[in-house]
This record gives sequence, structure tokens and C-alpha cells, in this order.
Amino acid sequence: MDFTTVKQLYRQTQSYLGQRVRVGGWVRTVRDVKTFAFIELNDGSFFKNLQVVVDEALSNFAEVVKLGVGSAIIVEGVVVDSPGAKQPFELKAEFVTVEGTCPTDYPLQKKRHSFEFLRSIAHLRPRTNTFSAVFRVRSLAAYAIHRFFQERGFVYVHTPIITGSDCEGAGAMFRVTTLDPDDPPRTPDGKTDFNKDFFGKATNLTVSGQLEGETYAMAFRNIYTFGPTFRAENSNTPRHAAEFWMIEPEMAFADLNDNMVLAEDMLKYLINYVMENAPEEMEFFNNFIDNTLFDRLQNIVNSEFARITYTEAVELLQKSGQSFEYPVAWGCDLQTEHERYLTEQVFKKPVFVIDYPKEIKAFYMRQNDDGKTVAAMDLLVPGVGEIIGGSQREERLDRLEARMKELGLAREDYWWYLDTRKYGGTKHAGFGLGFERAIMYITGMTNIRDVIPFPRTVRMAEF
RNA sequence: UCCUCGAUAGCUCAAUGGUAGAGCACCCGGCUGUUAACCGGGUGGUUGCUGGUUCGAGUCCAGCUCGGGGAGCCA
Repeated sequence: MDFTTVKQLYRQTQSYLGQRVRVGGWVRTVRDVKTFAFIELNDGSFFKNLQVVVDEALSNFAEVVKLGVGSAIIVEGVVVDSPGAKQPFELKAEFVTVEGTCPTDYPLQKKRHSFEFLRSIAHLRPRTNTFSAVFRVRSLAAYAIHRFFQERGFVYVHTPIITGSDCEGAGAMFRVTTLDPDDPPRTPDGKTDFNKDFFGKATNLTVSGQLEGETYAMAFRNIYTFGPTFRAENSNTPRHAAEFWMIEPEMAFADLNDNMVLAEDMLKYLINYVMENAPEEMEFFNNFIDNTLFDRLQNIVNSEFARITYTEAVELLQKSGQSFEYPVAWGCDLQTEHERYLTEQVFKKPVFVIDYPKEIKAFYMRQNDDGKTVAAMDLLVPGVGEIIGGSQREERLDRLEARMKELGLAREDYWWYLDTRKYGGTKHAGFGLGFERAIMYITGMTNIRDVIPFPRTVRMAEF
């Protein structure tokens, strides 16, 4: 007999009532009285458990009622109406096969565990309610991202994980090398000779696929990347990981306004998709993780995102009467407390902040006519902070080269990037969305370590 | 990297400088519809590590390790 999934039983209950089925899953808890018992079984296909009823007529009844939490079993039986209030149906067991017992030192119990403890058993935590919900939502969200872009004709580009340009400017990088760290080959002046390395040059893990993405936007018009990204920063916060996933769309013949429209549409699409396709999981998050979640997400889906220029934001903050730990001054980057005030107190919804001073933004951002600002955008959301960073790109070769010269960037390191401006360049724009930050925002989870299966953070690469 | 809080049973947590405890888990017993089942009994400790103060340290002090939160960096 083929396996029936618990999801099928919940979604098509009527067609299964009275039918014999076979279900395989893991024991979440056993409640027994003298002559019968209830087993909560989770088979991974669905957030909710299946209640299995076993009684002493079962040949291995004594063995079954002693099964520990976490045991793997296969149950054959008949689906029947349940007299209990908390489930619409149950499985009356005729045969129970014990696939794998679970000894008493199993760390997971039928009670609440702290997220900190569960991080120490990252190989077992997907078996808990919260992580079952988080990682099913993560999977659905990844699919939703692809659907959103594919429906709009965006081409999915696989930009390289290993990059030879150590000058992408987005932060500290992880070196990739096959050289012996204890005895590397040396150049005559005593430095490590990366010419002898695997690629014949120094290479690193990518911090962004943007520069490569731009080259494909100049061929396919609209593209997106979705892949792992690595930052070797010594960041110790609930919002940073050394390895995370980033989505980076890039559009040709597009400006900053098109960019904001895309970002807003994408976030709304993502939320709607997850709400529709993971209702049980989202209900759980709203009930047990963050009871303002539904209000917040509804507010996002139903409202227009606010827009404000950096200059307006600075004036607004200065006039707010709020006492900030860091004073607000034009030319300084907005501090977290400023960003939070804007999105949580002033607008109470996502807000795009645009047109930042060029000094605090990357070299490739398009210079505005005022000579002081660039066409950058950060999307700030309540609770999480910066979730998207993007810009219209500087497409004018002379302006781009001039800016690079000001910043001391070597032209020859970027020769292929500059070629995109030289050969048929056009205005274009794009952004980066931190996938984990989006998952945090959608689920209400507050630590990035709890929305990525095996998180890599400072001093943490177990599993 | 800086600031701050913390580390006690397998887990979640108590314990005024004076005999280390509870709930859950686990073991034994009871219970004919349970819902993190319930009721009774029992097992379970190098109080993160090293040193110091004290008649006496889980508690006070110093250093270290690990973890949480905040900041910076950013997505």
C-alpha cells in the first residue's frame, strides 16, 4: 500500500473517511490509559499532527505505548471521525510497525524549548513545531520569489560563488585558496604569491552578484539572482550571518522609481503567497511567536509604502523632538535608532529612503544632478530594519570613471564592468533583498540563526 | 570589535554567605476518549572553568570560556 500523507488527510478528509491508509511518521507524544492510547504523529508533510488511536487488540500494543518521543513508525488503519474536540478525524490503527525507536536521552521533549538550546541541536530542531513551520515557510517563500520574477519575464542568472574581484566593496571577504597556509609560495618581496594559487590570482567568496548581474541585464533586460552570499564581518547581532541568501534583481531601461515599484510588488507578492499556501504555519506564528504578525502583514499588503528622501528624513528627525543617542546631521549615515523611529513611529509601515549623500554610498550608484546625492534606496521595515538596499546605477561612463578615481579604485580591476557602459549602456537599476531578513519579517522570528537551517556566524560552523 | 546581562538536574527555572529544590523528561504503579493528558511514588547535581576572600561560597571578588540582548558594519 502506498503512503498517504497527513497533509492529504487534512486537505481531503471527506474522501478518506472510512478508507484504509498507511502513514509513516515520527511520534510527538503518546498518551495512554490502561487499554488504549493516543499517538500524536507528525509525518513532515503538514504542520499539524495526526492522532492515531491504538488499543490492546494490537499485537504489539505493549511495545507501542512505550514508544519514546521521536520514534519512527508506520501505521496502517482506518480513517474515522474523531469524537475529540481538537481534531476533525483520527486514524484507528490496525498495524503499527516500529521503524526506529528513540532512546530516552533524546533531547527534544513534548514541551517548549528555548531557541538558544535548539540552536545547539540544529540537526534535530526541524522536528519541532516552530522550525517545522519556519522551514516550510522558507521553502514556499523561495518558490514565491522565483514565481514572482518568472511571471514577469525576469531571467534567473547564476552569478559566481567564487569571485576574482576582491573589490566589490560590500564588506570583508572569505579568501578561497588551495595554497598551504603554513608555507605559501612567496613573491621576491616576501608576499604570498597568488599567481601560484588555483586560479592564478587571489579569489574570494562572493559578497554580491550585482556587478555580474548588471552584465546580464545588459543582454536580457530584466534578470535576478538568488543564491548564497558571504560576508566575513565580525558582526554579532540577531540580523547578521556570515552565509546568507540574497535576491538581486537588475532591470535595464529602468530608473529608481521602477526599482521601488518592483521591490514593493515583490514583498507584497511574497507575503500573499505565503499567507495563502501556509495558513496553518502562519496561524502558529501569529499565536505563539508574534501576535501582532497578521496585523503587520495585512498593513503591508494593503498600504502603499512610504517614500522619503534622505534630506527630508534628516529634517524630519531633527524636528521630531526625539532625543537620539546619536545626533542627526546631513551627511552622516542614519543610525538604527533613526531608521526605527522613521518606520515604526512616523510612518508605521515600510518606508523607502532615497537619494543619500554620495559619500556614504557605493561608487556605482547614479549621481544626482545636485552633485551631492546618489539615486540610492533603502527599504526600512518595522521590527527588522533595513531589508532591501538598492540603487539606480551610474550608466554614464565618464561620471562612473570620475567617481572611481575619486575613491581610488583601479580602473583595470573593473574593466569588464566598465565595458557594459562603453558598449550600449543604458540606465538601469536593481536591489538586494536579504532572504533571511524577509523570512524573519514574514514569520515574526527575531533571530537570523533561527530562519536558516545551519547558520554560519562568528565562531559558529558546527553541523 | 565595544557595551550589557547571563551560565544551577537531560530541558525550563528557584534557592538572605549557613543541609542544592520544583515542574517537565525518565523509571514504577493507577486510570475505558486523551489533547504539552491526569493522579501517586521514585531515580537524577564536579552549581561553565581556574584561582581568591571567608569558620563556611551556587551566592562575594578576579581572570577565562560560552551564550543572550544592544551598538557598529550591512542584507
